[in-house]
Amino acid sequence: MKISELSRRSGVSIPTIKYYLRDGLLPPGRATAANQADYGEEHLRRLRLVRTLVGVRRLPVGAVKEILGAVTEQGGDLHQIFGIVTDARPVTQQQKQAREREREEAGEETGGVADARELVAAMGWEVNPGTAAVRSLGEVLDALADMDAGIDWRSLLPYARLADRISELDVQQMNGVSGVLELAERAVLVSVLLEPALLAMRRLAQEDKSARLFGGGPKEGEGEG
Amino acid sequence: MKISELSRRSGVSIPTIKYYLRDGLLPPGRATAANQADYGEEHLRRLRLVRTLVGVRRLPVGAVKEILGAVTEQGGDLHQIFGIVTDARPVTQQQKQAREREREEAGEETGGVADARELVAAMGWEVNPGTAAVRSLGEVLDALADMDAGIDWRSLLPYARLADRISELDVQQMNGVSGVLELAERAVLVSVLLEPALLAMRRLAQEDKSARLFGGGPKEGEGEG
DNA sequence: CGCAATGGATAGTAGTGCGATCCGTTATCT
DNA sequence: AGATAACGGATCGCACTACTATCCATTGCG
Repeated sequence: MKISELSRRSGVSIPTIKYYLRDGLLPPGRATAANQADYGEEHLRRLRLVRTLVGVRRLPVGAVKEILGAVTEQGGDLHQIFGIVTDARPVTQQQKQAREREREEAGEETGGVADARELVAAMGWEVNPGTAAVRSLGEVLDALADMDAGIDWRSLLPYARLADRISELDVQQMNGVSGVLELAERAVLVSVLLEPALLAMRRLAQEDKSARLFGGGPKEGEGEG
Repeated sequence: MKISELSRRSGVSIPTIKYYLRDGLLPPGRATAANQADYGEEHLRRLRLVRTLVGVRRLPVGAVKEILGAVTEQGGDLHQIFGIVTDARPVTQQQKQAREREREEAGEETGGVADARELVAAMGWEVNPGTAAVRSLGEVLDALADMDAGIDWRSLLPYARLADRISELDVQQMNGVSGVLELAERAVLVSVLLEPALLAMRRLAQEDKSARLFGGGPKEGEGEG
């Protein structure tokens, strides 16, 4: 199919498709002439996946490119896929944090990261020590310490146990999927796309709980169920 | 204290502090003269909170402003605080999605949002129907449907149950905190700051689980424990 | 054979967080 | 009291991102 059809069937504008092609998010179509290329169903699937990752979750285009490269090349090693996908961090767009990142990567490890490793050890998780998630968790623990919140890594253990059960659900989602690329795509979807869903559901449950506990306010007397 | 001391004690550069003052993220100091202002400990706390929300979590400055305004003004109504805080969405920076948002707000409701409401009903959650989280969840369900992932709102129910338990932990974090502003700040921290922590722990657990299930690959023979 | 569509490249746009600089004023040190 | 440095405020500019618009020669298709 031509780019116009790809655009119509995907709902993505032609300039955006061109942009993705330029950046390597979409593999180039098979060139049938100097100014004609042929796109297949795989391009459509890939385009939908890109739109999902960039649009719903807000991964930077570069991260999406890495993920897709991993899916395409080493579609076999699911653990690799999971690792690359989960290591992707949301959009940053500041250079200052890049410097902080450099400082941390230069070996200077904050106390929060050490705490994060303790939590990982306490949970019995076997992970790559350099995983971005450890740094993320460390940042949060640092911030909590800075804020004198009285929340340390031990208080996160109940959360960690629930996170563990979530991850069990995650790997269950891989059941019944056959085909290497399909498995990889499913891994991407489960890891990446369910994040905002989880957060949204947590927020909804929070709203429910906080309404029951704190919401019996003076203004709106919604009879508590 | 003067702005320089505020900068030193917070680790935030003076131009950044000025920027926050401009945008209303920090209340202006008490002006002691035409070019002198006095900042107190509350400014320091507020500044740390801002840095946490903007830096660790990546809330747009406008959202942080709303949250802080809510914390300051209606510090009493915890449910209100939770609502405003959890309604804040991560940085968007595209106008196209703003248009999509408009379309949705114009009344045109996608199927995913309807599914999200079904999930909410199935969980027995009582929430404001206009909550942003419902739309977020709807977006994800739309995306899942678009991808033909075979994941519908029913398959998210186990996740929803875990989210519910997470929210129970969340409200437990409010115990032992006294003082209206302290409670509000705690609500912000718990709602906002634990999000990346949760996601990070989920990723770590995923990595652990995927290593056990799929990682016994040919390359690295880490004895499965 | 002609016109519109195609693919490719090069700018330009919007929005964000933040830094640099200028400017008039004022605290502070001597 | 006078020099000097810092202050607060405002404006401009930067870097980054995802995306759009425009121009170009080429070419398919009726």
